[in-house]
Order: sequence, then structure tokens, then C-alpha cells
Amino acid sequence: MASAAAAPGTSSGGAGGEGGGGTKVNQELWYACAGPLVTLPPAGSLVVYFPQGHSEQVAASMRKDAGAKIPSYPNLPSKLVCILRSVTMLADPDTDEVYARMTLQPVSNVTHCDKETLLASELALKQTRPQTEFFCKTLTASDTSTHGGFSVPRRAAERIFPHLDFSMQPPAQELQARDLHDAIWTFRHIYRGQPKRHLLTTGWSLFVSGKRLLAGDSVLFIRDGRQHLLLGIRRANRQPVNLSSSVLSSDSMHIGILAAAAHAAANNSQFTVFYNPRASPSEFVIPFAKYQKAVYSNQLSLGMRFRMMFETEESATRRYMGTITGISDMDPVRWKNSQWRNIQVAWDEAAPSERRTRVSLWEVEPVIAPFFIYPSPLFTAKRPRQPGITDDDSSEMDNLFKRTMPWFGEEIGKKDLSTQNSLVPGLSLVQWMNKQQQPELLNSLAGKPV
Amino acid sequence: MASAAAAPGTSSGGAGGEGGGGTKVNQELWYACAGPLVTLPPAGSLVVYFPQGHSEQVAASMRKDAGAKIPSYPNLPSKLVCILRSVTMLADPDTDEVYARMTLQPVSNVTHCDKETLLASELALKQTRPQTEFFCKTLTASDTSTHGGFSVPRRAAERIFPHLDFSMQPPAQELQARDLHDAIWTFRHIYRGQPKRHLLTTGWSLFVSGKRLLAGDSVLFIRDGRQHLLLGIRRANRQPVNLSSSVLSSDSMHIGILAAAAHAAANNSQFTVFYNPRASPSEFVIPFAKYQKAVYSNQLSLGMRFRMMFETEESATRRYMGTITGISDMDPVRWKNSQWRNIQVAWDEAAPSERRTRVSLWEVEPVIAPFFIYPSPLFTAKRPRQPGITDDDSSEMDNLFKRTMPWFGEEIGKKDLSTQNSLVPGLSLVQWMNKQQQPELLNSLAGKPV
DNA sequence: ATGTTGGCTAGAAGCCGACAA
DNA sequence: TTGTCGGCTTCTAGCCAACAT
Repeated sequence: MASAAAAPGTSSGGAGGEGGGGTKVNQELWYACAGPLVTLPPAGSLVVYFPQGHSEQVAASMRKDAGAKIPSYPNLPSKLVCILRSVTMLADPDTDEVYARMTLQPVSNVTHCDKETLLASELALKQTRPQTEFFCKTLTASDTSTHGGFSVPRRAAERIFPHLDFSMQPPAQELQARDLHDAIWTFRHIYRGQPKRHLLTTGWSLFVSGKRLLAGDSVLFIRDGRQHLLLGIRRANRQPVNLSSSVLSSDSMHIGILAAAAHAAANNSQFTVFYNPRASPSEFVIPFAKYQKAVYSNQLSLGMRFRMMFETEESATRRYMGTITGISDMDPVRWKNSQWRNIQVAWDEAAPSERRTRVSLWEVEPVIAPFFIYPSPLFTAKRPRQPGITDDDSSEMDNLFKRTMPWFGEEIGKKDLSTQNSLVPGLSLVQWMNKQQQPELLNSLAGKPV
Repeated sequence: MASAAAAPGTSSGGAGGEGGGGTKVNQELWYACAGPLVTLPPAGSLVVYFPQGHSEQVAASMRKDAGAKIPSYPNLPSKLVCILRSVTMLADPDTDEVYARMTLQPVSNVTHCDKETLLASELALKQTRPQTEFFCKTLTASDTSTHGGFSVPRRAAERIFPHLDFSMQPPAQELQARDLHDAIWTFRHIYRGQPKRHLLTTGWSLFVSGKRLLAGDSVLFIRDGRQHLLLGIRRANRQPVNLSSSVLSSDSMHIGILAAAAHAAANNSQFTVFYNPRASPSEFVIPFAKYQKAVYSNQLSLGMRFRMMFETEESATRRYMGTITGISDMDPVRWKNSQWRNIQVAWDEAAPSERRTRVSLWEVEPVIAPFFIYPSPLFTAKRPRQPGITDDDSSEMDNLFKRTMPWFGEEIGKKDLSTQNSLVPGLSLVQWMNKQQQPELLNSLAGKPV
């Protein structure tokens, strides 16, 4: 179904040159480590790139504000529509941190894109993350101490690990799991103790010390297909990543980002960015169709109620409700009329950890009429929260679309994508492009307020 | 004597903000780790900044060529004369790698500099590195294995460590040494075995594992004043420093460097660079007086014989002889008329490790007449090479000056610096600036061939 | 003068069920 | 169901001189 668009991780441009020592990694494992909210646009599709968000991520990576000293690039708009030429999933060989390398090529005129690009862009909206069986556990003090091994949650062990032969006394087996760099780790899996429990013993401490894991960090076990186990980690303490500060000043970094994008935009040439999904919640490259749909569907106003997806402790997703309290530019001087986090919000519940007070248009799901308010708390409470099982079925965008504009009926999202499924009601992206008759979209891209 | 110029490491602008997690470090230790050839210009003095060399260093830090895709900045000259506003010695908290943060401010017209700046710039030439007693040992397999401790070279132990009480059986003591981050490491120093030798036992393995040292890496012990020991390391395997590749593309980095410098040059505003003395031999910020002196003194020509300083395995210095085989731009397109490594050379001896085939004007000591050829091999052979003892007495530049132009007599370098000591014969930098009558210098700065 | 090795020993790593929570 | 702990065992880290270069 999604064969028209190259899947991330298997796209073109995967030569190991650029991207430093990062190694190309297994797609399922990468997604599991990146978290349930992350989906990379497919190579070949149209995306919108926000230099402001990019700058934010770099600043977050270095625990430094995107300083005011950075010169603004008058020729660089607050958003660039690009073709995503390649996207590669990578992992830092030292820290196992996952990140993606994306090669972008600005397009001066969206209507000149070829059919293939438009098709890929439409498919991007329907793209599904690989649905993998996995569990994610935050390590306890006992898990990381030298005194013992790893206590495997019962349900997780039964769901993910190969079944033990319970005729043995005690039941035990050897597990092999492959990490992001294709290194294989071997563990003794045993079912013992009083009461009985699943444990990883021999081999576990090597893994903990090898990855320098501490209590609070998380490990992920994925069952791939039916055979192999994959093994990923997520670190708790987001260290400032001082890295590179000995190479480049943060000023130069920020200028470098802007200048590289500006140069590429001026010449319609390619440039490369790195997206680090766990460094900060800055999804600064989003599918064009997602952006377009949000601009068309979400008629936002002050006081409007909305819901938004967040990641839970156990790597599942949960919706929180809030109210729009303002719509304004984050940085009216350098990024005038940018739609990057231009919506100020207040949340119903107190923040479990950090809750952003500014979000972008395409992140929210507006609730425009009282009778369309989703009974979120009740509904989610009824479903037991299983780690690794998300309540986002990846057709969320369609649900949203139908919920917020139910009068469009059921045919949306059901029919053949390439011919009928619409981003704008009754008109596919391809049809729309062929007509080239909707100046509003280009205007909104140029920075008009929503 | 050098009180007019602030010493590096104690200069202004030492706020910890910029520079990431690097910590400000002890000056002697920094220099010892940086190697015998490195001297940082003092804050407040005039320097020449070579963006080409800077780009080279960044490329070397990432094991990537300074690619051809980097756009050239027409407004950015191949060299910028700057005031060095601040210079801070730093060390990476993770790897202990030493580096310096320098804040530069381009000056549009050198002749407008105030007297203080010119004084500081003259003093820069006479600046001496701190002369410290230290030893440097490359770790063996035994030194780094878990099986035992550290075998201290006899001479080194006697010279650097506090003397043992030989009435004890065996003679032993507790040593405390402070590393770059002011962390204190404690070792048991014992003199035992058959034959007797100096060993560090208890505490050593903690240090090795803590710093993640491998056989081939080096450790340095410095005796500071008469009391404290300082402890530094130098890693052997120059790892590609993949760091930051997950943050910024190398293209963006290179563009960032150029754009930051160009922006600063256009506005006469400050910019910040990081100099990593051990990443690559790219001294891209050099004292203005050193540059000026080289331009005036070194009348180079094809076939000319010269000598040049290199670092030895034991952290001492040695001169190698060579012949000039060409004078041409490294990159005639992007860096036309740059003097950065514009001299092609051939070496008399085969390279012990790597010997550069392109060097810069100020790196060579020309030998212009046969009877002035220094009997280098014989001379250096007569002097035993003690680790930590350099044969550069830091008035080398003056020696060179006198050797290559002996007719200028002995008064050079002897009289009061601020009034008489000349960079140009018979004319101090201050006098020269006051007269403002030597357009050749500015021409040469603008890129005229030597 | 100093790198490596075998022998020995003390202490940490690591396996186990008991006992909470 | 699973985190932590005391008890016990195993194995490695680490001190020593012998030996080699």
C-alpha cells in the first residue's frame, strides 16, 4: 500500500559518509526508542521545514537559549516547503541516542512538483508506524546494582520472550538480543524465586556497564517477527550533550543552520538536518499534507477547547485537554508570522512533568462543538494501559478529521488514496495541484495568520 | 614583564556560559596537555584569524574533508586581523580533551588600534609558556591491565614525585594529584620489586577506568611549584569525535564558521571560535606580530632550505629540515591569495608519523645562506632528549631572526620592548603604527603574494 | 631499566530465596 | 506482582616477586 513512498530507514542516500559515526539502524527498534509519537515522513514526499524549530532543537541539545545575538536572515522565510530527498535512521555509537538525518531540497513552487512527489505526500498522512510487540521498563536500583540481575515484568516476559520449558527445574533459557548497532547481547533468562518471577541474570551486568545504564534509564525489548529479540535503551537524564561545544560556538551553530537553509533556499539545492526526537519536543520537519490539513481544518480561536497527545511514562500515549489562551508569534522580530508554536495554551491537569505552554497548529485536535467533545478521561480510564500498547491507532488524523468535521462523511480515509482521499474536502492534493487555483494555501505558507 | 598583556586562562570573559560543559582549567596543565608547540596569544593583543584553517580544524575534528559544497563567502577575506578579546583554557569534562575558547573582534583598520593593544601585540612575540617540570609516559598494556599498577620511569619519579623515605621497608607514600577538572586522584607510590622500581598501585586502576584509558594513551604528571602534583592525559587514538554529528551537519558547521566570521567582520562585532590544539595541526589564530615578522623576514623562494619544529613522542620538540618545492594557494577558488599553507615542501627525512607537505609562512625557519645552515642533526644528537624538556627556549623567534638576518645585530630582543625592540628593523610596531606609512603590510594582509 | 607473567589473596560480583510492599 | 536484602559462592581485581628483554 505504501509502496509508492520509500520507507524511512531504507531510503536513498544511505551512504555512511555524512552523519558522523552514527550507524544506520533497524527501523522498528529506532521507532521504539524514539517514542510512540514520532513518525518520520517518507523520502520523496513534501514536507514543511521550520528553521525556528530547528534552532530550538539545537539550543535544547546544548542547554542554551536560541540567543538574541543570532543575526536574522531576511532571505530565509519562517518555513520552507521541501522535498524530503532522503531520511536515514541513525544512532549514536556512544550513547545509543537515536536520531535521523534528513536531506531536504526547497521547492520554490509547490505546483511544479511531479506527480510522484504529490502521491508520496498524500501517502505520508496515512503512513503507519510499524506495529511491534515490545515492552519498556524503567530500571530500578536493584536492576542496575552489581548485586543482582534484572527483574522482568511478568506480563512482558510472557508476551515478548520465547516461552520457557516449564518441565525444567528451574525453567531457564539463553536469550540473544540485538542492539541498535547490531551488537548481540546474551542473557540467561530464568524463572525462579519464591514467589516465582522472571529474571535476567548472567550477562545482564555486562549490558548495564557496557551501556552505562543508571537507575531511571529505560530498556526496551522488542520481539521482531517471531524470532529475534531487539534491545534498545532510553536514558532518563537528558545530559546537556556538551559535545561539539569544543568544536563550534553555539552562535556559529545557529548561524550555520540558518545560513545552510538560506543558501539551499536561494539555490534550490539540498541541505542536511539532524532530527533528534528525544532531545526536545521539536518536530521541525512535518509532512506537507499534515500542515495543509491543519491549516484548513483547524479554525482556531481564543478560548477554544482542544486535546493533544503526550507520551506516558510507559511509552504509551495519552491525551490531555486544554484551552487556547492566545495566538501570537513566539518571536515577532526574527520569525514574524511563523506558525511555529504560535498557539498559547492552558492545560486542564497539572503537568506530570513538563507541559508546553506554546504549541503548533498541527499538534492540537480542536473540539469545536460541545457535543463533539470526546469523553477522554472516561474512555481512557476504561482501557488498561499496557506498556508498549498505544491508544493511537495511527488513523488518528482521520478520526480527528471526522470528529471535527463529521459532515464530510465516512468516505474519507476509506477509498483509494491516490485518486479520491482528500486533504481538502472533495479534492485530492494531486487534483488540487493540477488545478493550481488555490492561492490561499500559498498565502498561508508565506506567513499569513491562520 | 609581561604584565601588560593578560595571560591566557586568566583573561576577561571567563564566564562559564559559552563553551558548553568545558571547565576552566589550570594553565600549566593545559599547556602540558596541549603539547610543547602550542602557545596561546594573550588577551587584548592583535591576532590574524584564518577561516580556512578554522574550517580545516572542524573538518579534522569530524574526519571529513572541508567539502567543496561549502559556498564561498565573497565578503569574507582569507584572513582577518582581530583583537583577541578573551581567551579561556578549557577541557572537555568527558574526554579531558583540552581546547581554548577565543573571542575575536575584527578590526577594520589596524592603524586605529589603541596603544595598549599594540603593546600587547608586541609582547605576544616574547611571550613564554610556563616552564613546568613534568613527565609524559605512554601507557603500556601492563599499565592499563587490571592485573597490576603503573610502572613509573625511574628518572621521572625522582624528578617529579616527592622523595621517598628510604628508611621505610619498602619505601612508600601516598600521592595526590589534581586533574584538569580539579578532581583529586590518590595513588599509593611504592618502591619495590627485584630489581627495585617505582610503582603506582592502589588507586591507579580507578584512574584508568575512570578516564577510560587504553594502552597507547599517555599520562602527564606535573610538579606545580613545589607542592602539588597535576595530572593530565593525552589520548592516542584520535577518535573522529562523532559528537555533534547528531546535532549539526558538517555542511552547516562549515557554513556556520564562515557566516559567523563574515557577520562579525561586516559589523566589527565579536565572534567566538574554539581552538583544539591536538585535533589537528591547525593554528588558525596567530599573533599579528608573528605574522608580520614572518612576512617581512622570510623572503622565501623555490628550492630554499628551511627547518621546522615538530613534537616528539615524548612531548619534547625536534627540528626537521626540508626544501621549499612550491608556493601556491591551497584552494585558488575559495581562498585566493591566502597564505594559509601556501608553501609546498619536501622533507629530508622520512616521516616518523605524518609530515605535512604544505605549511604556512610563519611555521618555517628559513636558512638563507649556506654558512648559516644550522648543524641540526649533530647538534640535536649531542643533547640527550629528556621527556618534558624542550629544546625550544621560547626566544626561538629571536634566534631565528638573528640567524637569518644576523646583520641586524644583538640589540634586537634585548632592549626595552615597548620602545625599541623591533619587528621591522629599527621601527617598533607602535612607531610603525603611529607613522602609518607602510602600505606594504596592509597590502600583504589583503592577500598579495609574498 | 622496565614490560610481562604466575602465584596468591581479599574483596567485589553475582546467584539464591526470604521477606516485604 | 516485584523491589530489596542477607547469605553464600565464585571469580576477578590487584599486590607481590620472578623473569625476560
